[in-house]
Amino acid sequence: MLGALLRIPFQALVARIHRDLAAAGYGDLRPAHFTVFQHLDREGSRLTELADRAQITKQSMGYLVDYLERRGYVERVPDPQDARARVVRPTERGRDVERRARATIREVEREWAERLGERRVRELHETLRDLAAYLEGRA
Amino acid sequence: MLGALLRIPFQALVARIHRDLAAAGYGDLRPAHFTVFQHLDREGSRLTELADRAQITKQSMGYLVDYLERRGYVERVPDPQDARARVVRPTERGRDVERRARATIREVEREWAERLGERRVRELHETLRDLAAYLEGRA
DNA sequence: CCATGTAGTAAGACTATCGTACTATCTCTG
DNA sequence: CAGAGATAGTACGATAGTCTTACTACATGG
Repeated sequence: MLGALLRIPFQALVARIHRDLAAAGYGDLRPAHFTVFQHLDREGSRLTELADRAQITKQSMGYLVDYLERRGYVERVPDPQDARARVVRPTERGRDVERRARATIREVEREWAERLGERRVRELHETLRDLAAYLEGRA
Repeated sequence: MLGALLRIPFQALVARIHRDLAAAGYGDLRPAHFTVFQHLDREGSRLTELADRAQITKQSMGYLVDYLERRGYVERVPDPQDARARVVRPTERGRDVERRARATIREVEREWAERLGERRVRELHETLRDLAAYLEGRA
């Protein structure tokens, strides 16, 4: 059941962010776009870099970024370092989305802490962080 | 980052099950099919029941079950209780998949325990179980 | 025995993803 | 400094998995 146990809170959190963003007028953002924001540096990132981090193909990332660009969440600017590349960077609208998503995560953590206690949520965090570090290291 | 922290081990586990099943000759099973097996009772379950448990539409579940049936992982037998319904139940081939998936999960838990210690993995389990119970309760 | 509810299928659409293949540009090496 | 090979990104076509709407067949309770 471990798979389900990890999936349930993950999906609950994603659904909650989705709901809160929709309520804030960002109903055109779908969960797949969250992974773009998640890997997007504030100063901007290259498409290939985003694709690598998210572990999807450049084409898939391109598809998601195209959508976000059309809707004004990100913009593509030429990379002065490399004429082949462009830098994808969040607009103010995109940065607002990031702020709101972070706020929702904090709120959810508070709710979970209310239910499970501060200590257990902190330990969950730490264990997941160590686990992620281990898993990333061997990927 | 909580979203990512939950996603990383979940996806790692799914990828591992996928890899082990492929190595055992079940390369035609994709992650989406795992959710079918996950909710499938040994004696069989109705399609509608599976869809409800997996929180997807009957049509989507039907699509996944069609595939598994064509490949011989599950069979549909008439439900003696209700002539409208049929019961989806794993074949021997399907039960072998379930056994192997469970074995992989146990193996992964052992590896994590080696890295993090028995205690922390046990606590992770308990916390996730409580969290899942809480989240299911309010869904 | 009829009205309404439920099990499952059908048809069509859409999102997110992939593989293969291409162009433009960069970088390294002889 | 020229060409070879690597890299950034795009194009095209395919597919999986999901949805909505609408339907058929059967069940059940008054």
